[in-house]
Amino acid sequence: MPGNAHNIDRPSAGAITGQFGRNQQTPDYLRGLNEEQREAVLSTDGPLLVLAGAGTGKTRVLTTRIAHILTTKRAWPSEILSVTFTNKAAREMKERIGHLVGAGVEGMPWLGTFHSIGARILRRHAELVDLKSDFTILDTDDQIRLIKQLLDAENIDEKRWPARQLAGMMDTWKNRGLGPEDVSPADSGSYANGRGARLYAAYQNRLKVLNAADFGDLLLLNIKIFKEYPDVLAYYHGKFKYMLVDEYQDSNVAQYLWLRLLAQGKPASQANICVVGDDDQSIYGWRGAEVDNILRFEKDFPGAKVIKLERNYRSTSNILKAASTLIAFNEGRLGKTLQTDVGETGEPVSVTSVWDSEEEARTVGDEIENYQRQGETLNSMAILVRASFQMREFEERFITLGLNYRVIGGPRFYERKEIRDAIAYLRVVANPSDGLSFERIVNTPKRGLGDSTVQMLHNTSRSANVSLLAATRMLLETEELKPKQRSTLRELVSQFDNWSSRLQSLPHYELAEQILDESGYTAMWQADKSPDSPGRLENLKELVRSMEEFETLGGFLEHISLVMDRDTAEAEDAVSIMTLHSAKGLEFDTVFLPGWEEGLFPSQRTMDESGRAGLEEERRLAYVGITRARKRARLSVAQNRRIHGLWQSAIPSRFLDELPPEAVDVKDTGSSYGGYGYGGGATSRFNKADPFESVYETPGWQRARAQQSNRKGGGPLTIEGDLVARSVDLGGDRSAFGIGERVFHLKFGYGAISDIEGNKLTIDFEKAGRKKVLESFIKKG
DNA sequence: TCGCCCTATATAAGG
DNA sequence: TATAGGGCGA
Repeated sequence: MPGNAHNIDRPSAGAITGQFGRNQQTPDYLRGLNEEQREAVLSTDGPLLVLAGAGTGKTRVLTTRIAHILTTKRAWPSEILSVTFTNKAAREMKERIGHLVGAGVEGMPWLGTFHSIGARILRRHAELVDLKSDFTILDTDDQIRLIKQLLDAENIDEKRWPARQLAGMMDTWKNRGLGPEDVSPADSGSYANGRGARLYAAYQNRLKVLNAADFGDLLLLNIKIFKEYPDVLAYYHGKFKYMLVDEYQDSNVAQYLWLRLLAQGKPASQANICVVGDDDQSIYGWRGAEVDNILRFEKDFPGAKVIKLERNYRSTSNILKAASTLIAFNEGRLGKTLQTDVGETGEPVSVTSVWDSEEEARTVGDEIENYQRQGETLNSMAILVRASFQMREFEERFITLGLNYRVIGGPRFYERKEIRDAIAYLRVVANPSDGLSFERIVNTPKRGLGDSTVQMLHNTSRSANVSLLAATRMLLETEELKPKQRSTLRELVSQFDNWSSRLQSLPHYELAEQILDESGYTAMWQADKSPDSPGRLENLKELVRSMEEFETLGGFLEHISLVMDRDTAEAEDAVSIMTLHSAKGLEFDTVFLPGWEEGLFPSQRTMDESGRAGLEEERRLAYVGITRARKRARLSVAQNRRIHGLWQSAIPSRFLDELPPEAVDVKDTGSSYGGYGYGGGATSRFNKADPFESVYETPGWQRARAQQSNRKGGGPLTIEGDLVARSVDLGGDRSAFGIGERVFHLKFGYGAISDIEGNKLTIDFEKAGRKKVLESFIKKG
């Protein structure tokens, strides 16, 4: 990395380097940092905001700063609170700090995610909020099941008011730091006629009874404790001498409140809090993140030092220019200008217009093979998509080509059905009062215990106010259960007793294996003939294997609910396919960015829901995408795309019009029938006096507008085909067309209708083959 | 209670 | 198009 230790004796740096003494050597860990990075590392005391643009060495600054604090003995490892959002980031930091300070300093017990640290604090003080320190952490699945029970008890039609929706609302409230008492019926008016708030309260009560907390509670209950028990808060004030926060732009209100409370040990102007982030990379607004947190840091902590890292060590100047020009269309930025330190203009950013998403996948595949032939590794290339449904076409193409790829993201290891089932067994063994887990597996594998039996267990559990397992024991003593169910349950209960007793004598991973065998769970998948069952069995083995790394069953269960994420084996050379969101923080030589079409990117749904703010977040996402590239960014637009099986025509994304023409190379694969291809709209904006105004007059934008107004009139559609399809269906099933009729389609040309479902027509086109399209795209031939 | 068939639905995703 | 979940019949 450039930026050698050239400035150590310069007067400007003298003040901060003075602490090492005139003749002392600069510590190793400071070598190779540029001036701003070094200042960020050395400004240990007082509030500090580090605005770190993409590729400017953010993680390096954070880890070096910690190393510096440790080496200069300003604090012990246990006195530094350092929070990240993801386990991956936390792991990476631990590793890098280890490298910097050597193995001498063990631990950093308070380096972790918001949630793992929150859980740690909550376990210590659980009794203050009516929990026991061994409370279980509910995952999304448990949460939904619990809500369904509540809805059932309240006689709310789950069809009309889906449990997911309420879960989403409660998540939003918790992200904003609102407990049930802070939510008014008016806030929840959109759910079950304003009963949302009451359900929220009922949900929280159930959690207490179950001795459980969900992810939101981990922070919310911390805040509650800090507010109500000043002595507890004071303890942490004394404990944490330094606080560091990574990706601050992603923090939500609850996290913000949590941090503020912890920072209150000193006057705001002297708090040793350092936050690092990039407002231009805030892409999680839909998850509750408040960009505002970072924008207002200087107000929260008066006198805060602000350091901008603007030297980019990643991308060529063409790539940076494209990204910077694009992001400049956003308002309300703190404003940074990235300067390349790579020193190369590099290839222009390419924009390719293709006929449809199939051609897009073909083109990308070809290009990848070309680069591969030139000696580049597949590991150095990635495809970043806006929505996961875009991935499939690439996967299919790559399978045909025999091109190695890996999908990053997707369902995570512990979210798999088989893993959750196995964990449910283990949870009941570790904690027999865990009713949700017990319910999950009473009839898995199938034991002939259906809804009515489970219902009976629930009733007894509720009326006797005991756990589900205890209720089961009670029922076994009565005549209420049918003989068959009774003997099955008796068998199951005695199995659990048996397993629990073995917990003392056996290593927990051996016990786990026995549980899976004896319960018949393994056998269930062995008997299963579906193609993914071998994989599931493999996952179960992996689970047992991973248990060996833990001392106790309890330790393992804590880990699995908070930490376990999917292993991304990087041994093999493979192209990465992932969403733009999961690409944040990564970099590749070559980045393919397909699907730059209005409605898909920027996403229509985001714009509908969040308007201008939504559009700006989409633009930041585009910025994140482009800045992942070191050498090449290759964007593409498809003129036609299949969404949920229906072909729809699309217009180029307005973001393409916002790229600087001098850094962009526009290509057309020539397979368009003219008219709609992306024809270098990037030039038009530069004829206008004010680029910020005129962006909405670019061809892409105008086409989008035209499309939108047409929609109401029943004209051509962009993405809402399904909606319209339904309303037309209501008018009867008759179509203006008949089977066998010759028709014309603006894109696909002439063809004959082979099937009609409502207003969806299947047509065999003479040139384009068989497609399913909406009737409104078709004219009589 | 099980299992099949039909239909409703479809971003992004961290802990 | 693909899948998941609910309803209903055996």
